Amino acid sequence: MEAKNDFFDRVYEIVKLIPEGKLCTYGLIAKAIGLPSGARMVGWAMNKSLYQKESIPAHRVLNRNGLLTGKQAFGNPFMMQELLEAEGHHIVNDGVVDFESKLWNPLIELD
DNA sequence: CGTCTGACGCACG
DNA sequence: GCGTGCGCCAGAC
Repeated sequence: MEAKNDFFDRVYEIVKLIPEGKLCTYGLIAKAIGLPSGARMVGWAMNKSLYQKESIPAHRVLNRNGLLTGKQAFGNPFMMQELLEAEGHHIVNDGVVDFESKLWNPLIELD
């Protein structure tokens, strides 16, 4: 991780580290890679991650509001919700219930 | 090289 | 509490 990996590679590594049943936010990941203001880039990388060979749990990444902002990117707007529910999360109005409690901080793992 | 856009985030009204 | 605007960084045109 010390190498100057591309912004996307950084994001992918963090997202892949997200434990099942846990969630994370764009801003949090952005901060973890050293770009606290690059939340938009994280989301962008997520969209691109769907085209990567590796399976990136992009559905575990939500905005700071805990909303499924990128559900549409999965091809089917319900896909992201189903994936999250399959991991024991409850979705209401495109938002994760008790999302903050399920939030996972990448900074802890990188510490 | 200038401009627009984007799975965001925050400040303001 | 909600809508709007701006900043943020990187890529596409």
